Amino acid sequence: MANRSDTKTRILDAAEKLFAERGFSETSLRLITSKAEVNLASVNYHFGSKKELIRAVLARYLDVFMPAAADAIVAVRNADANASLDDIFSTLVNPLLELNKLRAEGTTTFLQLLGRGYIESQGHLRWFITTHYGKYLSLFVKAVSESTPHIPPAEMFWRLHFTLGTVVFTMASADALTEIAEADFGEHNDIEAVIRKVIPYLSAGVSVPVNKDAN
Amino acid sequence: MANRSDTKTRILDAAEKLFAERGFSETSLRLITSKAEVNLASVNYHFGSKKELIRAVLARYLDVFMPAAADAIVAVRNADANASLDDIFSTLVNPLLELNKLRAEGTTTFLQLLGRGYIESQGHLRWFITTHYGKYLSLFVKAVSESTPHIPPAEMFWRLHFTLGTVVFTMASADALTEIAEADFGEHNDIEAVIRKVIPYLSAGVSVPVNKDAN
DNA sequence: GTTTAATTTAAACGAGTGTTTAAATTGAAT
DNA sequence: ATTCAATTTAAACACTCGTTTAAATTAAAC
Repeated sequence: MANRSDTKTRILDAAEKLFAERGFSETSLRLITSKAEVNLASVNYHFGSKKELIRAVLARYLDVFMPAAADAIVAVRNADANASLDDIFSTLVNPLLELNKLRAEGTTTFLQLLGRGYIESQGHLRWFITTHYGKYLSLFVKAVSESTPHIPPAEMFWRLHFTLGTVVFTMASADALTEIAEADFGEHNDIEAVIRKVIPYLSAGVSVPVNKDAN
Repeated sequence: MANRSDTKTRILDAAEKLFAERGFSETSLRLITSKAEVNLASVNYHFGSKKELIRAVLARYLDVFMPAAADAIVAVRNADANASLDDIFSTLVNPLLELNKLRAEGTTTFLQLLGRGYIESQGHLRWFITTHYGKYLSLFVKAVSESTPHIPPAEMFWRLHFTLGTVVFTMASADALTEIAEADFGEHNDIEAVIRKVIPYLSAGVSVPVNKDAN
């Protein structure tokens, strides 16, 4: 078995960066392989197809983040059975920032990939994520729901997707936004500062009482 | 001048439907012209290029929505100088729903197009919108800011982008989400129901008091 | 050192893209 | 009825795309 094979890693590294920046369908295999300095055909050799490469790129982050986030949430709820929604969201900050130790810009890249995955690729990535990481998602939804028992499940479904949208969109343009914020308001924010700004916003939105008249 | 020319309209009608459903780059001119039952080359003849067709599709909605929304906001603030944030957001509901009178599914289509426009097409649509409709956007930001004077401008900057993310992401995937919501919770939601769900979420998030410790 | 399997490579394939061309057609003005 | 510009049309152009092929190379196993 001849395997110097950082080839696979080189492909994944180049692909995740480009996918996060420009989206999946806007990124050609030729661009990936030229940035990775490997042969075009090696993508199909190592991953089978572009679709499977996309899944592999996402899996490399999800396999690290999902268990870490789940462990953190379990730990917080063991320590405090009445953990607030804000506590639950805040628990995710560390697992997210840990991704920066995995790879440079890991946190931003992961969140951008997640957003692209939900918007592009009509459903096949959504299916991949929910079937492979469903138990983690359920645990997260359960923790959020039990911290805000006054929100019915169907309403919570929508609010969690609003939340996903907020996070994903913000992170996708976080670089541009921090630049504007610095120029206009003299405020410097790194990725952690932005995450800590968004949490109270999300908590307030998710937990706001349902107005029966408004439906 | 020989001009039976519903051709232009047929193209716009077919294009906006397909763009909203599948995104801009995923929709080929051949698909548009076959649905519109016009010749492939007529797109380039009438619009010059695919990029200009995309802008024309968006402009047809923005030219109606933006002035109507601005008028509605001015009217509300004239009637009640202390209009709440919820009032401001709610003011946008009618102008949005009026788009359904313009064309069938007009509201959904417009919001999805807006979402696609901000996510896809690296910046060229964002530029088009802010330069052509900037004065309406400024009016809207001013109304929101003055309804929540306890939020400092720098914080408001971030929260409005969180809000944009929520709306854009939700609308881009609104069809998929309503399907899941119906399957999982037996809840049928049209676009108006989704809009009315998101407003309290946004209002709560934008107006939540700033926690000085958390920065 | 030879065999053998894994990997890399250059080249081509077939399908799809937006755009352009030049001829055909249309319909109003003269 | 003829002119003439606007429009429509079929065809081709000049790409880019993901994927496949078969030969060349590499490196481990015997």
